[in-house]
Amino acid sequence: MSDGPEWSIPEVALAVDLAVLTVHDGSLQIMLVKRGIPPYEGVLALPGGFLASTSEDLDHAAARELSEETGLEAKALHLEQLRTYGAPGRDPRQRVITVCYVAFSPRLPTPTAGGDARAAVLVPVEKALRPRTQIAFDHKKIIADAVERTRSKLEYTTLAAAFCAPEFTMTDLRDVYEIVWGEELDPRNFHRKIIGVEGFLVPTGERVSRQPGRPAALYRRGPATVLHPAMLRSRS
Amino acid sequence: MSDGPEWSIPEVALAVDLAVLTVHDGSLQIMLVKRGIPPYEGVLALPGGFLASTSEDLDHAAARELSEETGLEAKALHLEQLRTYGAPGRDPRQRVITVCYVAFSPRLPTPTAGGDARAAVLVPVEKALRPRTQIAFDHKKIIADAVERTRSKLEYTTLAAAFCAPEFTMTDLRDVYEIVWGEELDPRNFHRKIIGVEGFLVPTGERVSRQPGRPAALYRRGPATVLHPAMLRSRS
DNA sequence: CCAAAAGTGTTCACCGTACACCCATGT
DNA sequence: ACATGGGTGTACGGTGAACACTTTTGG
Repeated sequence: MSDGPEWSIPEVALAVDLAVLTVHDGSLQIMLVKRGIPPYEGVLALPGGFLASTSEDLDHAAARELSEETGLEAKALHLEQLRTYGAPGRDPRQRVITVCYVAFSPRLPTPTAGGDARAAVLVPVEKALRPRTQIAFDHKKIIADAVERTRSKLEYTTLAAAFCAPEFTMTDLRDVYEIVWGEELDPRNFHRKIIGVEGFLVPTGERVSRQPGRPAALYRRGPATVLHPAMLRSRS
Repeated sequence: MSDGPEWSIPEVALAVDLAVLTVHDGSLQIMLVKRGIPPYEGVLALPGGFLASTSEDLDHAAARELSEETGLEAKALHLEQLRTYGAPGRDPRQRVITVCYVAFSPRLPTPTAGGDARAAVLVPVEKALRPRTQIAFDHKKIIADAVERTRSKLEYTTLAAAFCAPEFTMTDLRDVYEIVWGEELDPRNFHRKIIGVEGFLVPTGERVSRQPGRPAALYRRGPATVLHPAMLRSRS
């Protein structure tokens, strides 16, 4: 930390952006808002905003923006820092440094327009990342980073359960893996592997029949956060 | 990104701090500087400093501080973003947000005091992290994060070679693993495993005799950056 | 009865571990 | 000669992949 004289320290605007991900309709989706003012008016962007005051904590700012712009409660979600983006010129108005967070959510309730009345929409990440899709600022790169972080965390943590409702079946959980990874998994080996991870799942003792076929057992999230051994994607 | 009126945006001071790690004298060491002015005058802290201007890129600021405070050339080193620390009150003078970077270096040349004449020293991380050791600001937490990142990256990347001289033996490389992980590895299985990772090592064809015993082959870093399959620490 | 999904058992190939053993040097 | 570290061969146990097979429902 520098000891330079304080009068020479340039001050910059600090923002917090959110990549809120959910699994919905067979695809990994991200919550975006349509910008109401220039620059990038009418273009999709990550929800986020500037620090509310000089004394607001970063994590608190992220939780506040999450609740303001999506109506979701931060304490119910995983919310973790992703990375900080600060290339000069990434915001045409002024120098803006953005600390980005990722959040993982089960069924997002139909997003309500936030306090500033902008529309929040869910967009499949595959669509958001297409070259033809226009995304404001450098947010497409941020989305790509968030998606890669998510794919990677499925391998060695119990994150997948965060995408499921409070009670879920083994197939619900497998669907999360298959959708996020875009890869099919053997249901039988998957079952055995997950059951073998102590503390990942807690059986409720109940069963559900949602299709023809034998009813599936219901589980709740267990206390485990890491996967031992890891659940690896196929090398491709 | 918020569309709030710009006159309401609080500005904060933005700093860049560096966790420069190296393996030396049988331990993982970190470069620290003794602060010359309050707060924490005379206390060890991470090298770093404020953004030089409102238009300076974050990565550039990190590279500049690295060269200014340690004399190391950034282009020769891995330099990657670790995390951003922004708790209010972490700097008693004013609100400071710090974007932290980690760098990995082979033999650090005896660190020369930087432009502002503060002394740079190498400290074993084990010593820096001891409860009794005083470290400025929240830098002890940052050091702990940097060390954990390093330990973890050894598992699935070829990072270990970054701690070695341009030409090194298999034992040099194994020493890095053993020192960073604090764990003994079987030399024979280690050898086979590393050799099996395509692109990790390039044999120079030369041999060195540094102790009694059969001379060891010399290698250079290869183009590979990821380890397939991973080199896992023993579960403990 | 049949299709379909849940879940179990079994086989096989591969990989990490442990370790016996040989190689090549300094002293 | 002998200690020491470099490097190869090999046997064993565990884990993942593939898949046959049983169980239990809806239609």
